[in-house]
Amino acid sequence: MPDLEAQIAYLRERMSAAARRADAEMQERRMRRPPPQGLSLAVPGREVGTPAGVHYESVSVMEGSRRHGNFEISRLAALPPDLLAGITEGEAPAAPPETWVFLDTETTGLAGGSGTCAFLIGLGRVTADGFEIRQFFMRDFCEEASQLHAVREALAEAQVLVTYNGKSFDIPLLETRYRMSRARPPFGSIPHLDLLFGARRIWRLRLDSCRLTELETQILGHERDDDIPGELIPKAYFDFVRTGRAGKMGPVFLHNALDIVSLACLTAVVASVFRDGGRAELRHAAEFVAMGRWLRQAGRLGEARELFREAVRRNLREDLLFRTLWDLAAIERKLHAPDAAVSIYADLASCPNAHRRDAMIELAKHYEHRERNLPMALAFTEEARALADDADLRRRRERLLARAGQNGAPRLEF
DNA sequence: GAACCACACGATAAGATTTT
DNA sequence: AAAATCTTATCGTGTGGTTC
Repeated sequence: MPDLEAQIAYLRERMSAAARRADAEMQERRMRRPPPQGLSLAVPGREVGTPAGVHYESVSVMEGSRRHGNFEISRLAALPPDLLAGITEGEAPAAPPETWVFLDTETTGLAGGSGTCAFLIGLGRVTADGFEIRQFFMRDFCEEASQLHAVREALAEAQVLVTYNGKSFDIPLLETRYRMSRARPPFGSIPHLDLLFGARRIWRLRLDSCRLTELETQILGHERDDDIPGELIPKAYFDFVRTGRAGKMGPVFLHNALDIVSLACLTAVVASVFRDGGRAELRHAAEFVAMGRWLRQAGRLGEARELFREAVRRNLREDLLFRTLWDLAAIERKLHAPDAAVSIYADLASCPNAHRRDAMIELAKHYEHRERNLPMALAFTEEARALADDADLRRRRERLLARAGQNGAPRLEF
């Protein structure tokens, strides 16, 4: 294959030609770009240069005395260093809040793959006297390399990275952006907490949706005015790049900043709930149920029982109440409190609800095997059959009748 | 010893949800 | 529209105990 070297040389030449063409295109773009009009008026900030070019950065600070909804910003700096230690992916060391970085991006779309890029990357940081947001913006696609470079530098000291759905959206997207500009993604070694899943565990049953903006209003009590909806953001950016008019970028930066502040405040809330198993932080009955289910699933049955009982004590909406009583009974049994379970089954069997029939069956088992009271077992079996008969129940009835007959007990007919 | 019952545990699959 | 979880339900399978 004498041509191999020639082929390699040919490919090399083609590749570098392509790279030259891409660079030239970038250069030309830079020249052709309409000068951004009023960007620094719409978004206070400045042009920043890096070894990879230039981009635009904006820094804003929230004083510790400010509130975000009902959340005091100064609480952030007071959070314990080990707050996130147990709940990140990739063992986070105990690290003070000042070393956590909250990340959120605004992108040119929702589609994954390589066609989407993050034109705005916002990083939030807890400071001694408040909360600081740094936003890295590409005024045009030719500024991406510089923007990514600056973000890498800003992440250098981060001990924990916090996002909302970042595990499946922001981080993979940024990773491909770094690779596209022939750079290594800076996330590899940073322990990552995706708050979405913890938030869902807590509020799934209380709220219809666990989107970040929903938690912001429902949990933090913050109302946004003039917020730009997420789905309009890609178009706003394309318009800016095409026309250079910065009018719509102000709301986009604000949207990004608010997402980051909310993310930070919610991190404090979610992590605190998990820290004490939910007892001190929770208020709503549905939250107790959700946390109880999680504790049960994690094998912490004693705590799960405690939260289920608390949920039932509070005003639990009906669709959750009966299901929770049913689950609570199962836990009582596992924790060797069969009497508590039976009393719950009796309640469930005495009023119309989704578990009424199953509760009757549990009572039938109880009376057959524990109390050895065959007439009672038979009675509950028949009650259950009256609600809905099936082969299992008929077999149960036959067995009970046979045993009752064999024992010489008075034969019962139904 | 055979048949049955109740229960615990683990694997697995399906479905739902979030991000711009 | 793409990808990554998390929940929940649903199966087997093994165990221990009881009844005939």
